Amino acid sequence: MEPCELCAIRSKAVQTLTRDEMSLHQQNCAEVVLKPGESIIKEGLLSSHIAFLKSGLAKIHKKGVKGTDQILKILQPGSYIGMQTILVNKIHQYSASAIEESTVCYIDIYTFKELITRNANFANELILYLCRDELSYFERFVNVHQKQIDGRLADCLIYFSDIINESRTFTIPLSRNDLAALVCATRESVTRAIKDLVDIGTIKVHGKEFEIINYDLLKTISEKG
Amino acid sequence: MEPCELCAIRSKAVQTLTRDEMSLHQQNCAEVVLKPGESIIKEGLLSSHIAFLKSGLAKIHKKGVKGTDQILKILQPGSYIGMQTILVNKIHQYSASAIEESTVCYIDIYTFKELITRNANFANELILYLCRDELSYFERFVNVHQKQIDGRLADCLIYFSDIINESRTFTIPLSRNDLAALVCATRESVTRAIKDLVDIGTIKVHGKEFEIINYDLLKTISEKG
DNA sequence: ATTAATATGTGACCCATATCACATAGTGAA
DNA sequence: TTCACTATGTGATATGGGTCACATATTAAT
Repeated sequence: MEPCELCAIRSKAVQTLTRDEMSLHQQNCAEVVLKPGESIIKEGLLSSHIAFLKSGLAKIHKKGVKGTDQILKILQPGSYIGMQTILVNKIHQYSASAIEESTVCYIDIYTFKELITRNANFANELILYLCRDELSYFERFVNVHQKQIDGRLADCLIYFSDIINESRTFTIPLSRNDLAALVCATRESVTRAIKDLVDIGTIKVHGKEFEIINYDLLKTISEKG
Repeated sequence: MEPCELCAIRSKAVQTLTRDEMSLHQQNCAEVVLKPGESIIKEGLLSSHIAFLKSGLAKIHKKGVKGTDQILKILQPGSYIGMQTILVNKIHQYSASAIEESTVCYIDIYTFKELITRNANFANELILYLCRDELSYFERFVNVHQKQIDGRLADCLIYFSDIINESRTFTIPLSRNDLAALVCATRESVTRAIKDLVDIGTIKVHGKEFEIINYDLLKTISEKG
């Protein structure tokens, strides 16, 4: 495994570590390559490691009362996975799975806690990370109920275009069912919403391949709900 | 103002401070008493203080695309307010207001940051706080779309009964409009949902006074959605 | 290649909830 | 007290999106 200090996408927190601390981190860190669909962490299971997405793409999902999964977030490289739950009670409160071939590092929780109390800068960066992460849910939470499907789908497309791919042409590596779980709707409704956007000339779609051809209109749909 | 070290509901983080740090904290801390409806922090405004709810009850709210507020959470004493946003970029991403007469302490952000880097235990407790806080939104987020109004209202009543008041009889210090913003519905629908619960004998209601008379049934409604 | 299993599209229908409209009650100010 | 304003309840109606049913693709397995 590549040394943590040479890892290109090591977290800002890890960047604060001293040589000794870095080597402690390294010794308690294991790298795994996962195929699309494979589980990174599982809700309800006891765990002793925090995961870190080094490359690829993953989804955070959680079962709701209806028994179906809701996708809370799509994770990019550089994201910690399961930190919130494991620091609090060792049992994961949500699941995460790779949606592309991904590399994941698992860091031992005791090491992680040790680093927090040993290096205040490490702790400080984690605090900033957690703050940003939490905020990312707020906007979404508020608008899930205030936007209708077309608007939520537009948000999702803009997210994949602007944030994840930085391109107007991109692949969404999710089934229509997963896409529905992400925009809080049913598969059928998502299909129809996609058709709507295609019909009015905002996007082109071939399977999981998307192209935004009228970004401004898409943005308007996102904002008007 | 009462010294922070004597404050009965001082946070776990503050409990880790040394005498010196505590006095620094104290010197940069101001206590304010707010009436119901008064603002604690305001979305979009620059700020240099983190708030801490010492007594009373508050709501976190945020404007959605429709222009109306959504209530993200009801806060109890012991909650930090605005920490996420202010640590990240000084501009609050959400608002908070008292919904009862409340006491709020404002802590200077520079002091706060100083304490984070000076005392790893302080930072550690904040990390745990942030983790718990973030997790509290997950369950809610997932189920907002999977439950219908009666279920969401039941959740809300259970929350006020079990968590906030620890009593089957309690007051919800919110207008019907606010209650709607909390359960993600319209005022009219909430009125009808309350009527439903009354009609089937789960609760009794007089204005803002609620009494749960069939807790198990309410729980069932909450779980079945 | 053939079969089975799963993913996706699409129409018909229905229902939960929003919207609208208005009545009534409550609250605060002059 | 009176007036204005806001909060609340309630009926009628509209509709977004869920549910169901089924056809068609697509993928995986033997």
